[in-house]
Amino acid sequence: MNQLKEALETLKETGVRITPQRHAILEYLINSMSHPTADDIYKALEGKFPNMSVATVYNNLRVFREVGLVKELTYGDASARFDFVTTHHYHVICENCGKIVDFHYPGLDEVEQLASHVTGFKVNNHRLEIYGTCPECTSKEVH
Amino acid sequence: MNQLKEALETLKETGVRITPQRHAILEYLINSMSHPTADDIYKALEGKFPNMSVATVYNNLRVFREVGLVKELTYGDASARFDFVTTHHYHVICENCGKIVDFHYPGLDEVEQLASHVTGFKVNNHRLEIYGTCPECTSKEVH
DNA sequence: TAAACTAATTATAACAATTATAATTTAAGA
DNA sequence: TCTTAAATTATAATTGTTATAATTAGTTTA
Ligand SMILES: [Mn+2]
Ligand SMILES: [Mn+2]
Ligand SMILES: [Zn+2]
Ligand SMILES: [Zn+2]
Repeated sequence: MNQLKEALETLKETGVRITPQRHAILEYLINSMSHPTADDIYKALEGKFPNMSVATVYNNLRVFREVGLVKELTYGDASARFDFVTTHHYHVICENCGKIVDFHYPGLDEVEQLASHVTGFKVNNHRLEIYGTCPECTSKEVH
Repeated sequence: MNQLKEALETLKETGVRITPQRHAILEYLINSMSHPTADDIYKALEGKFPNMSVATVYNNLRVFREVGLVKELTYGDASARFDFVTTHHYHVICENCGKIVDFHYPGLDEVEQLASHVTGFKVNNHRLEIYGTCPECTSKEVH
């Protein structure tokens, strides 16, 4: 079963109406295989939906997040990026061009446990990102 | 030598003028022992500097960041928080009340190395945060 | 199938954090 | 003290995101 069908099934199960806009946003998220901003999505779909409001994109991304279909990646005052949820993974981010690359690594249970033990927090999850320079940007650097 | 004197020395060495506003912002950052927002600082100092502009706070926090005196912690569209740099450490954040607690852990070199190996990135650093509920909020929860 | 109900969309305004601008003031060296 | 570049101030602009209210459109019910 493909990802789009599964996602639509999830929406149906949780009582979220399937609208053409939602269908298109999901389709874009899955096919783009990237981490687009709300505006990326808005611009990519304006041909198909000339009247779509940017609020619709934001509203639906929130809905998708609430039902667990997407993850929102936030960075300071830069715009948030959205990741269609497949499996648990981390991100490596190029500080030069902003590229975001998926990166698998076994969960850092040990860190969570130590943090919980030291601070007394009830730990739910963590956020880990690696920053550096991507191969493309490295090769473009002046020597 | 205390932290404030050291910080002022750093500014002098890098040719950054020491103004009363900069002195006060640094003093507040060091004494508060917390992770204030620009607005926290602005409000805390408005008694001493009734005419200080919020732009001054932002400008100087940027200067301090550039010379390595503070780290900026960014979170989506919430306001950035500023951490006077002492030693390398991570943060445990309460999802209920927003409290940020310092947390020491040996650097995750292994993760950085694997990420670099798998993605081809030249890795510079990483960001790790633990999310959960603080002891205070846990005890206040309804049973 | 048609009517009714309610959620979703749209257009627009509002918001909040941050940055830009330009005039004024001031720290620090000569 | 004088000079000058840097810093501060007041204000406006910018940007990503959310709120509001009217309209439209899925879905359910009869
Ligand atoms: Mn991803
Ligand atoms: Mn800290
Ligand atoms: Zn790059
Ligand atoms: Zn708490």
